[in-house]
Amino acid sequence: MQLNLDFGRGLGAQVDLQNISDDQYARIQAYFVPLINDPRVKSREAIGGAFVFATNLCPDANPSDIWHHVLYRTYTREKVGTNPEQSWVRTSGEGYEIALVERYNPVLAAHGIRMSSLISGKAKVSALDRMGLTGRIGGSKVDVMIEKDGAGLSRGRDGFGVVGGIHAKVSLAERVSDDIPASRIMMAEGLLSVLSTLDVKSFPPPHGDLVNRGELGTLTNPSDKRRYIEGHGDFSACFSYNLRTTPSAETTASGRSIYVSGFAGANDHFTDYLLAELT
Amino acid sequence: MQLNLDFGRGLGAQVDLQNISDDQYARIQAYFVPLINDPRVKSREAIGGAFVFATNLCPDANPSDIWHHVLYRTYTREKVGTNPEQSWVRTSGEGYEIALVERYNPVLAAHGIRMSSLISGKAKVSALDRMGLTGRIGGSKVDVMIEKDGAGLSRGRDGFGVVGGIHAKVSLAERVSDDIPASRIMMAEGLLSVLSTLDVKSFPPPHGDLVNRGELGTLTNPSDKRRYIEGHGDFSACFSYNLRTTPSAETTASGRSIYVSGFAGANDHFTDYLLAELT
DNA sequence: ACGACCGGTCG
DNA sequence: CCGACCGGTCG
Repeated sequence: MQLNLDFGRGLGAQVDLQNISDDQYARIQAYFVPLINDPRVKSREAIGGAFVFATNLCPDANPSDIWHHVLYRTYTREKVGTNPEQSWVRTSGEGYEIALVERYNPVLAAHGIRMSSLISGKAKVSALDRMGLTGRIGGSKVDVMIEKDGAGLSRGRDGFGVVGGIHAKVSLAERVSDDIPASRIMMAEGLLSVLSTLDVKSFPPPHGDLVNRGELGTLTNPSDKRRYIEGHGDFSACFSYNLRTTPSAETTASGRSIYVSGFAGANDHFTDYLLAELT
Repeated sequence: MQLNLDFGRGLGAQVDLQNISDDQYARIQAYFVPLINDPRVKSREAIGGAFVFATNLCPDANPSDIWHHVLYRTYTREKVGTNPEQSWVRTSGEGYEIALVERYNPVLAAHGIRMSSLISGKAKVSALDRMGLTGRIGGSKVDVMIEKDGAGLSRGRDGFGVVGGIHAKVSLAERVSDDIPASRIMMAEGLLSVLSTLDVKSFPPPHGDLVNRGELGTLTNPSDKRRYIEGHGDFSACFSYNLRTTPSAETTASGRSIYVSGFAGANDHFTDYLLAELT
């Protein structure tokens, strides 16, 4: 469909949402809009839930476009009683974590693997402790914990031990460099340290064309962020749900790669990677 | 004076600006407002220049309060033709660098010391090269270069060599951890690596009281950011221009300290520190 | 309570 | 062109 956008100041623009029909767009709105200001629903839950709903409804659409052009723009237009843009900042990052856990746990459960969001302060403290990272990582630099039954560090009474963590980021900007010191420590401890991103980035009018190309650049013209992974190997792997992100070539200097996939379905690059590394 | 603020949504609030009179406030407005939308003036220059003007006009006021309650709120209210909040984000950080250089260079020149903003891409590349940091720091993680006549690294034809750098941040948030890897490398190279901050942070209504207490916590209840300096020694020193920032005690675990001072005048903690370290 | 979340800007 | 800048939010 063609989505019409209004940027105020007389700036209008149109963006092409591939593999999303007008009817599908309307159904996403019908699901999401009532949740945005519902006092019984945390915004992060509304956003995470709407993303899972929308990517299941439109499995061939670009997940990053759904997030950026549909959910972001709808949320900031509809949110009332608070600063909509800052509320999006505060809640959408956690919404992405929630969506990851909701999306992958049912598939991973069959393999004795479990993901948990570390949004709550105590969950994070306990997880850092179990990874042996307390005091070595400045605060909280891992968002989702990955555990496996019968393996990993600090096995609990339920038999699950910590085998890795996910650094979840909607967009990268310069902020991804925050996560690198923690990631290197985790990898040195034998833990998987995965960068999971929607790689959202478009340039709005009047200068930009709104096409959500992300920030990882290309193989021939890599950005610093691509070099962090393919060159320095600062993460075990990177998974992008922006279909415009250029994936890594078959081999890389560090042996670490960027993988690109949709968000819906059962198995994808991320589950394949976890199963290969953990089983 | 008492400043009345309007946060929309029916939220008004009043903030006490100590050591700023109504007349002084009016003079700052008269200086700053015409520059905000002047196409001949870069916003960072307008902000940096207005800060130097205002801190000279009101030398006993809290510089961080001038920045946060006067310049920030005036800029975002007056800016037109672009998103005012994001324009502030983009330009105010560089405005702070400009103000630092403008404030300190006249005083330091008498001692053969020079500061230069590394805003321009080529200045930054050249500076990183001279510090021996190219490729070792992910991109550009130092904002202002400090040079001394007849000393330091990569002495130029004018006799000035690089002796250190400044990480300039209006506010700290989690973003200060970005600068630590670069800072540690700089210190290992024998360079000064100074964190210079306005330590701006207040909580707006309806939850907060707008008092700009910053983020460094207290000696008895330190924040992670205070620990970075006093505990880990991740920077050579930290200078805050928020008079509400609690300075370090006489001694610290790392031997590194947080110093607090006003912004106007000739010598202050920062110049004392540079002269002690460099002469 | 005090921390980390993210994106339009503009050089 | 493509990077780093910062602050209201809300748990």
